[in-house]
Amino acid sequence: MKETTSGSVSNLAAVARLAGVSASTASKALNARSDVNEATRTRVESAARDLGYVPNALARGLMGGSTGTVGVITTDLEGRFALPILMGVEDALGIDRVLTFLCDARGDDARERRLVEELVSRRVDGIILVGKQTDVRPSLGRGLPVPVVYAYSMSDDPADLSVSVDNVQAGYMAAQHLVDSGRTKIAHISGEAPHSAAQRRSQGLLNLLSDRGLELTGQPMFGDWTEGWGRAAAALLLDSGREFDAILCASDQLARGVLDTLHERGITVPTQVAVMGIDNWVVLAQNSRPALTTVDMQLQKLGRVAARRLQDATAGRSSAGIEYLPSSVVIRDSTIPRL
Amino acid sequence: MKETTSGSVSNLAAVARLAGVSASTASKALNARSDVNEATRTRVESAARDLGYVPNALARGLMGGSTGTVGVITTDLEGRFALPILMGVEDALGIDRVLTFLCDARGDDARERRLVEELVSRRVDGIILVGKQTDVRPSLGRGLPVPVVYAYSMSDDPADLSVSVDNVQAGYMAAQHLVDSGRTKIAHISGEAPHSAAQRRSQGLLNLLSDRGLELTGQPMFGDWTEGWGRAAAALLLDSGREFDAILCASDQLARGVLDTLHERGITVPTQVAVMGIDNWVVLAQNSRPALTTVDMQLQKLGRVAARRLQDATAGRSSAGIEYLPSSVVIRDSTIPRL
DNA sequence: CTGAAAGCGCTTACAG
DNA sequence: CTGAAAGCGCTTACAG
Repeated sequence: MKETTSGSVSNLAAVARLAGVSASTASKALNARSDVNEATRTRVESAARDLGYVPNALARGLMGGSTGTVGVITTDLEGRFALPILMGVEDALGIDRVLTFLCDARGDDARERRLVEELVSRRVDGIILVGKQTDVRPSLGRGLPVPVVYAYSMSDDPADLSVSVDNVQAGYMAAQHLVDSGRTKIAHISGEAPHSAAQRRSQGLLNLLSDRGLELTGQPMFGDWTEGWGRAAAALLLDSGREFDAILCASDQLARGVLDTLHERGITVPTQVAVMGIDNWVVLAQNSRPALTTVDMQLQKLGRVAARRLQDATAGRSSAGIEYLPSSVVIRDSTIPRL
Repeated sequence: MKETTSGSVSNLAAVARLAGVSASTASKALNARSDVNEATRTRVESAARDLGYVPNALARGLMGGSTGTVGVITTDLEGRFALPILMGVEDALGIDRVLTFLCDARGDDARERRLVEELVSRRVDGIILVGKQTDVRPSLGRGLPVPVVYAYSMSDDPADLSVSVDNVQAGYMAAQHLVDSGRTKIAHISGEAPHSAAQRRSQGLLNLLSDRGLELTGQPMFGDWTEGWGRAAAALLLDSGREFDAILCASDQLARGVLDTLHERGITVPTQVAVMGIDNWVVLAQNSRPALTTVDMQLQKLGRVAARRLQDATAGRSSAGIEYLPSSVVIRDSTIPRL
């Protein structure tokens, strides 16, 4: 009896009829609003149950107020950044109250604009824009009828609110871990130089070294974000004859490649050389040999914070500017010898 | 002038007023319905533009008919299966007409039920349930007021429609590729034995071998779905002293581990031993040394088909049972020597 | 070709 | 404590 028999769902009027009350009373009873006789409430509730009544959220949303939906637009569903962020968003919103429209703009600006319009037409309570890189992106503009929060990528309009990760701090903390565990001759292999993630992670490393009165071994080696470049760069580094006792890689993929080359050349990690990544891409970091010490960028937390900022904005407490979230070091076996 | 000045969005009434027509006429003009004077239409359209009018999809949805939304419930956002499927769904639905609610049940049945109810309350046109394994799962039941399609996992109720991948065929085709390229002594390393993916992929391999009058080298080696087991299993295999000229791995992760061990033992791939994976997890398969030949499970296509079946059901052309999609071999360098 | 009216399913003052 | 009425923003017969 708890299930609708078939194709369609009953409405409040039917519930009210079965309970022998008016629609208004049924509504109040079901929503625990104002004073309703206890017996009446019970009668309405059981009528609702018997009919398998599920309130129509469209009608509710039409009245104004919240619709209990938010839109997440991503440029990069394929990438591995969007997903943890999305999970964080769901965490914060509480899945049983707010549902998330996930839309992939696929890097197409026109499509992005259409998606925004589609979301507005469905009267979402807000939009979270998840970029694929930690770079600045064009603002969606100020005229939008719903609050927008930029996550990962940052808006170029300081009047917008962006939440992103702190790549400088990530590089800094990584280097700190290496230096604190006794390394002094650190080499650095990175990804594509134009990416702000590459630049800022390097910057963090250099900052720490300078704070400790140390110097980078050689120059930062920029290439692309692949295992292949990690392998090649490590080989170049070894062939340069420079001495080093640690390599900080700007990503876990790079670190995997580096580990391969070191292994092949018979260099022991971490005893002879410590290797560290950034990203904490678990499937890569955990399964490498040795398991990779890395920096977790806290993307799920980023998603949670972005969602909370959206709720703040909806509640009228809106802020602006860029909020950077701290990352944290995850120590595995590639930097510190096991006892 | 094209943007709303601020917080809210104007409605049809405002557009009609500005254009000097009635709401009904404005509606018809905007929706290209029935006969509307060309001049009137133009006037309404430009009024809409000037006001930054975006139709309220909630009001539209209230009228009955489609709401232009579907729900995708996944058990496994973290895993790498849900994402390509989701992209396929978006492909098929055409993002500018239909928006997708993405919900992660996080493996919790109660949460899944609540999500279904939330989706029904928003009057989605249909629900796609994406499981995390290619195993049978409990049906959501028959009483639902919207069509449901099961993707990847299959419903235990034959009255439901499920779309999944053909693991037997995947194993068969993988083995076929190996045998056709001259291998005759094939060993097999797999994941968790209870998973139907492990069982069925093995079955496909055995079917092909039997068709060709060949026998498996040793027994299938089941373990877990990790690089670590791939490395260990390869070592066990080598230490067994059995002769083999190919290893079919039931996943790309396993294959990565196998490649590591072979490399370490100085065995050349593919010259001495061919290694093949299944999944075509590109970031792993493409960056291994040598690049990994594997089987693409066509998950994005699976998403497209699931979405189309949902549309069929909405249109009254519903089907039932399990539909298996074929996979296809992706040849890279780990099975065939480069010229 | 255009518009007044009714209605989709709900909620919210407002009377009683 | 309960109900009749109005209204959210649209669309769709139905008159004109």
